[in-house]
Amino acid sequence: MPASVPLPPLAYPDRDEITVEAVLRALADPVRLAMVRQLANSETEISCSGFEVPVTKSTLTHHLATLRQAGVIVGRQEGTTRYNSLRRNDLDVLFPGLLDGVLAAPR
Amino acid sequence: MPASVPLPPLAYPDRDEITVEAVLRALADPVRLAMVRQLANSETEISCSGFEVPVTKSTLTHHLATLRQAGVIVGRQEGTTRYNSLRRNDLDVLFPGLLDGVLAAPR
DNA sequence: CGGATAGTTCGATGAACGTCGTAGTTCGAT
DNA sequence: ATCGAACTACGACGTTCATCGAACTATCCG
Repeated sequence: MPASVPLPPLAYPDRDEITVEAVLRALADPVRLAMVRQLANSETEISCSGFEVPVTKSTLTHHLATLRQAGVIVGRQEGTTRYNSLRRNDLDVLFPGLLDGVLAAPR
Repeated sequence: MPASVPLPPLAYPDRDEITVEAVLRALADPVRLAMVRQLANSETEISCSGFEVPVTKSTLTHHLATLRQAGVIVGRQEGTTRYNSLRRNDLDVLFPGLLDGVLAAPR
């Protein structure tokens, strides 16, 4: 039996691996867009169960993975909880104005 | 036989009907993103057959319809040709920075 | 240890999407 | 009136995607 790993490390793309297309795809879903908005409007990080979205836990995990792989969010592990936050700086450097433009959307 | 209409009027959303989600969905496709980039980098408008994308004509029409319905482009009819251009001003007003951020993307 | 909590993984399913070919329409030119 | 060019509309096909429930792992607390 292999030595158990303290939870899968969870790979994040480097800044220069982030593509605008993946980011756009990630943002182009109502649930994920709501999650990004909640992250942007929150003073603190948000845990998986802290998002207010009308989907089950497994679906939520899927959306988090999509955002993570696209380079939109990062997660900080703490015990069984993973605290998520926006990669604001990386996104602003790569696509200046994109995130702010999306968040400024009236609808 | 019904009186022939000078080509279907082709409905475009008003500015206040444009949603950020539809715009993001429209931009989140490699072919459509290439089309938007070509429009942004072109001095002139681009006709349907003027786009350099690796798809057939019918697929191209489909992508143009998607961009049109999302409010990303407008078309000016002239004879059998429709000249397309970006709705830069509308998008900038609604989502300031979004389009520029996308176009600034290194990849 | 046992139980509770936080997330993940694994099919399965149904909807949406990109793609194409063909056929059809409008318009300009011959 | 006929032809070709520019584009649209329709139907089909395969893929991707969002969603769920159930089973599983990891961590923390009595």
